[in-house]
Amino acid sequence: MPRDTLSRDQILRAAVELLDAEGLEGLNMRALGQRLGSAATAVYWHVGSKDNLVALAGDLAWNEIDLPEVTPGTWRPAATALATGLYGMLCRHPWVLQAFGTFLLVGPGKARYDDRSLAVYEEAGFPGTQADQAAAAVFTFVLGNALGASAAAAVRRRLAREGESAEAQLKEAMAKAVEYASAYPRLRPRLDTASSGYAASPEQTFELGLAAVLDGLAGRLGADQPSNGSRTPL
Amino acid sequence: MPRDTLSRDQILRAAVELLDAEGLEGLNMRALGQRLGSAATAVYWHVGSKDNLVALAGDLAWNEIDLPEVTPGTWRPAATALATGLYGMLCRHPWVLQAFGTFLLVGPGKARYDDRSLAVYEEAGFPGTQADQAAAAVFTFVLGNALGASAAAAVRRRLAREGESAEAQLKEAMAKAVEYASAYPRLRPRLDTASSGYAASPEQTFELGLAAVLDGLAGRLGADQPSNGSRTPL
DNA sequence: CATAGCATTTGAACATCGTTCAAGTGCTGG
DNA sequence: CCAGCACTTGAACGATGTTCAAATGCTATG
Repeated sequence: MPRDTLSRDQILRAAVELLDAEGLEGLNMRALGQRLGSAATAVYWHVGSKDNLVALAGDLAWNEIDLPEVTPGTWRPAATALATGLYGMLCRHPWVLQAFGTFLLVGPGKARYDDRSLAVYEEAGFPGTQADQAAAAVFTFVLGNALGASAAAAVRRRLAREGESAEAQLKEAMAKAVEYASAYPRLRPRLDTASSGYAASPEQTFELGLAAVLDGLAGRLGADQPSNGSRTPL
Repeated sequence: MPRDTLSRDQILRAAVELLDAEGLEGLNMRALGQRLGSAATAVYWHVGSKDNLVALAGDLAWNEIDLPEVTPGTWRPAATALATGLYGMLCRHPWVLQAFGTFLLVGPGKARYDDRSLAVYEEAGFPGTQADQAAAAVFTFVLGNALGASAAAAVRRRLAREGESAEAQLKEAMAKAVEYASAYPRLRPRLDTASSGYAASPEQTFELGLAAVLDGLAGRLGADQPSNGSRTPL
């Protein structure tokens, strides 16, 4: 190991820092090289390509989530912990959402992301339900919710950072909404409330939504029932 | 209007075709120009920039969703219709997710997307609840779920298109999951089921999940109750 | 201790892509 | 018929991901 040699870990740490600070479009190989005090192209020897670099950085971020201990027979605490962990990670590293977007939850290339969580969920269990469907539903929806909530948080942060211009934009959008809503009398007071800034914090929204989703999943999946689940019509 | 002149609509249609066929990274100005039978740079006069082009294409896709008729007093059919519409649109145009990812649900720049749906939801109403929080929750979670489910569908389509190699990748990932799960005895049979291909269709999963989410939201938001909603602990 | 070999870095160079710009082209209204 | 404007064109620039041959310097072997 020569003296001034890059290491994969070093590169990944710098990449994550850059991604956290500048976002996905702020990461380019030359900037990364400069931050590392070496030529841009030196990075290639260690990570192969930018795509792979981002994938590895994504691994690092994902591994920040500490997977919950699973108590047999109860799935809700584990599901809550996992969703909360994902939510927190996505708030800390919004670029993960941007980079993996579609494939974060279900992508085959990065499927091992999923496998560990899937294992947790499977172990947490929805006893008596068809496992694949239950797992898919939990996975898609509980984690999808974390995703949506963290997106909301990211937008709010962006609003805060970009300051007035963005806020004005939002006001304008709200005004349009009010105009559109003129045909709906009951809607007005609600929009007035909403337009006086976001009232609920993203965390509140996240927790409320997660609780609601878990309520619903418990009702649908908790009991032993046929997989077509014809309990309540849509 | 000269004879062989581009129109904004024409450009947007071509862009959407290209995006549908090749994905977000398949769209570049020169390819678009070629498809239109004109120079790449001619497009700029009509749409200004690529970012704006994608935004406009996104508008087009979004407008494919026919917003539900709202029957006062019942919100569930409207919520279902909107989520289903969004789900369908995202399945037809997966690039929308890729392009707008974070900001699809809540972004201020494209907030007018949201406003129309928000109006529907607000009108659909969760009588007695704090409107902003309810609206935020519904918006984030119901639509977030559509997002998650359509992502799953997109991955499945990609698996189908890329054929064996991707399928092998998935098998491998599943094998890893099984190995990881060796410590969890109850998990094995479920993974076996899951690894024999995706058992449930994305549509089934989407419908099941949506129903569950709406169940949960109904329980949390339907009744007049304090907004801290201390009904069921997480 | 010297030297061969390998790991690692470097800078130049290329292709692609978004974008700009000055110069054209052709319709349209006076 | 002509001036002006809407629109198009091709060349060119800067940024970026990536490749490659050459250089550098450590390490292990004779």
